[in-house]
Amino acid sequence: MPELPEVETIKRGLEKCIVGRKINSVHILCEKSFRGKPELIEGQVISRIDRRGKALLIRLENNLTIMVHLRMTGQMIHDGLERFAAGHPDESFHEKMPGRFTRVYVDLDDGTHLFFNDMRKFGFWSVMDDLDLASDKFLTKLGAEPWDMKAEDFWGMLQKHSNSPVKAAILDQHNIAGVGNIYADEGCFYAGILPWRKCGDMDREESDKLLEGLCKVMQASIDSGGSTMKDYVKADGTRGNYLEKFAQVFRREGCECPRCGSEILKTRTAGRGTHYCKGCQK
DNA sequence: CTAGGATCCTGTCAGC
DNA sequence: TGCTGACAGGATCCTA
Repeated sequence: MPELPEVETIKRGLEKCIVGRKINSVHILCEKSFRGKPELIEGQVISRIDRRGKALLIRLENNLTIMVHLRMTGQMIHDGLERFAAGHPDESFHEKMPGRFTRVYVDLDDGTHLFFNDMRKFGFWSVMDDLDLASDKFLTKLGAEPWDMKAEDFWGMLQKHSNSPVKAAILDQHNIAGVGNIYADEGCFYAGILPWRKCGDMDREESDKLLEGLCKVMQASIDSGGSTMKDYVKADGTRGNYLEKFAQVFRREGCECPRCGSEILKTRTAGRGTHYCKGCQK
């Protein structure tokens, strides 16, 4: 779920409500969801929040970092005056906390709480010091942030993976950071490229357009507020899926392509559900 | 080294 | 209604 724009949305939201707060106590409801020693973060003040790819980095004043991976179904929820909830968008955003999918939560010194919900238990919190961070396999091998990546390097990456489908290459976090299934499909649509094209069959112009597309769709998602719970109510008063705001192809199989009017289809590429327009992606 | 598939876990939905 | 299998916005580990 949470891909780069959703994690960035969480970062920005939490900056407003938990930076400067002290962690009074830690509650671990699922052992698998928490790595490291919880007592090391109790009594510590949250100094800042960073993000690398899909990883959220909560920095503490004792120089420790809580690295959060939301994986498929993770959510971060803060129960301040206004509830802030972001991550995997489902109805549990609105449930009473801690809820049936709450795996970890902390009590803060202003009486509020930060909850980590994760239905499928793939995500986790990890307490790390500088040495842990410097040797972490995920962080050290992570590719560049999309907008920091040079077109030349993106092109080189495609050459290196000439035998892979384009979608597999951009989903691989070693190659470029933060792209997940939604933005892979949306980026390919933007560039007019079929997701299963071999990287080696692409020309330089297509490569540049794809990188531009990934940057643009992710930036647009961040600008629209990612997946916060309170920002989107449709005209008829019902709550809309935040994807409806900007997705052109993702989960729109059977709909008309907004660009050429052809039908949006769904298939499978790189082991993932893949959405594309049969008319204007080549 | 690359590429592809199984795997972790739980819930939902379609089809019988 | 109850069962079964497929699938789900991720990343790692194993194999060829």
